[in-house]
Amino acid sequence: MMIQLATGATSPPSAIVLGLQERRASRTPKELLNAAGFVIQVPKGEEIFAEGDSTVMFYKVSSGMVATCKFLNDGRRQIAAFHTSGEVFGFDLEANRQIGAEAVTDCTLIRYRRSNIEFMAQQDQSVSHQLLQYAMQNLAQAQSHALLLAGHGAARKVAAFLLAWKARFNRQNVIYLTISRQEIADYLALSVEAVSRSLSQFDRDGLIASRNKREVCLLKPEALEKMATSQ
Amino acid sequence: MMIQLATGATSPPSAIVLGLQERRASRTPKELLNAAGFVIQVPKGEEIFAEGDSTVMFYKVSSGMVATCKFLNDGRRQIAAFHTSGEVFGFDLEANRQIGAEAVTDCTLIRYRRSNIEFMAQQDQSVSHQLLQYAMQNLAQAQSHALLLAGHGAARKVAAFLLAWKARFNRQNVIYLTISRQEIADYLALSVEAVSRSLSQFDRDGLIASRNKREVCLLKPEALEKMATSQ
DNA sequence: CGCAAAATTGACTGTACTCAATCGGAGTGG
DNA sequence: CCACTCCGATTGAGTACAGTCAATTTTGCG
Repeated sequence: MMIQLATGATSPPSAIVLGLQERRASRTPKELLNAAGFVIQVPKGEEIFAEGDSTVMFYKVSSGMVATCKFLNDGRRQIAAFHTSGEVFGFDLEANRQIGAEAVTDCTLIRYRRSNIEFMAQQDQSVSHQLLQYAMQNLAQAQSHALLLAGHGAARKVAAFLLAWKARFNRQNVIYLTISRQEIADYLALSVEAVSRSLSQFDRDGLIASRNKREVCLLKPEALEKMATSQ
Repeated sequence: MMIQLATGATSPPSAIVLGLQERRASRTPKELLNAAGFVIQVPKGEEIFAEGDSTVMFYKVSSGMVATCKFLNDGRRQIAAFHTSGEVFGFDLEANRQIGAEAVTDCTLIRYRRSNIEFMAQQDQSVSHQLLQYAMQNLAQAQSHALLLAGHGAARKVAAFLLAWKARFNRQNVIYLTISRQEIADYLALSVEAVSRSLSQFDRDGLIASRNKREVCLLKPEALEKMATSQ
C-alpha cells in the first residue's frame, strides 16, 4: 500500500488538526477533513483492512471504488457495500472491525485517525455535522441493500441492482459496471450463474443491450422497475 | 396515538431547547435529549409513521418494541429493524420517509423535532456526538441484518436470529420472543412456514426447548452458532 | 496468436415457497 | 365446566426456482 502525504499537508496530521482554528475560518468542513488525513493509493484487489483489525482509522474515497465485505465460512464472500468518490467508510462502534474492505479498482483514499477527527469534531460543529451526514448516508445505503437482499427472485434482484447503479451514478440509461459479475453476485447474495442468466434473459427480452460486459444500456427502465418492485 | 407532555417539560420544546445553555451544565446529553421531546404512547400494532411521510420528526424508544418496515408490492412486508429501549429510529437523509414504522408491542416513545435537535447539536457538542452514536448503532444493526439476509438456508437464518436475539437482550439461554412467527419471517425474508419448520427441526434435534411459543431455551447454543456461521 | 480468466449455457438437484389441512391455545358465552 | 370460535402456529404435498457441477464460449492481455 503506497503512502504519501495529503496534498498541501507538510506537517504530521496532529499538527494540522491542532492548527485548524488558527487558519482562515472560511474553509468548508470537507476541506478541513481532507487536510487532516493521509492520502494513500491502493491498487485494485488489495485489502484495505480486514475483519478483526483495529478501528482506529477510517477512510474517505477520493477516487476509485471500494467494497466492504465479509468472508463467510462456506467460502463465499458477501459484499456489504460499494463506496465511491466522496463517500466515507470504515465507521465502526466496536474496537475491532466486523467487516473488511478492499479496493475494487485502483483507489485513492484519504485515511483519518479516529481520535483526531473526534477532537476536530469537538472543536468544530461543522465537522461533527459532516460526520453525522456520512454515517446517515452509510445507514441509508445499508438499509436499501438489506431490502435488495430481502427481495425474492434472482431477476428481481439484478433488475433492482441495475436501477440502483443507474440512480447512483450517471443517471443515464447507459451504465458502466466497474465491477465483475462475481462482485455483483457477492453483493446480491446470488451465484455468478444466476446473475449471468438474469442478464442474458433481460438481453433476450430486449430490456437491456450491451456491447462490452461492463457497459449496459437499459432499453426499458420502466420494465426493469416493474420487475424490481412488483411481480 | 395518545400524546402527553414529556416528564418535567412544562413549556413547548423550542423554549426548552433555547433555554438549555442557561441551565446547569452537568446534565448528560441523554438527559438533554429526553427533555427536548414529547412523550407519546403507541398501542401495539399501531403505525408510528408511514413510507412517504415527512421526516421532520424522529423517535427514541422509551419502552416497548418498534419495527421499521416496508410493504412490498407483492403483499409481503419486510421488517428492516427492531428497536427497543434507548434506541433511536426514524433518522433519514431524505425529506420523505423511505420506510415506515409501527409498534410491535405497546410502546412509550419520545418524539423529537429534527430542527430542534439540529439546533441543540450546534450549541452542544455532546448532543451531536450522541446523535452520531445513535446513527452508527443503527448502521451496525442494518449491516448485520444485511448479512443475516444474505445467508443461505432457512435454518441458518433462524439460528442466527435466535443467537442475535440472545446477544441483544438477556444474554441468558432462555430468550423471550416479543414478536410473532410472522414478524420473525418478515425480518428474515422467509415464509412463516419456513420459520416454523426450522424451529420444529431445532426442537426435534434437541437444540432448543420451548414451553410457550414465545419462550425458547437454547439448549445447545454452540450447535446453533455452528449452524449460523458454517455449513 | 495463444493463453488464462471471466462469463455464459446446460443438466440436475435440493430447498424454500405456495396452497391446503390440521393443531393448539386463549378468550367467550351458554 | 364445557363447547365453540378465532387466530396463530404447525405439518404435509407439490412445484418453481436458484445452487451446484460441468462444459463451452468469450474476453482481455502478453
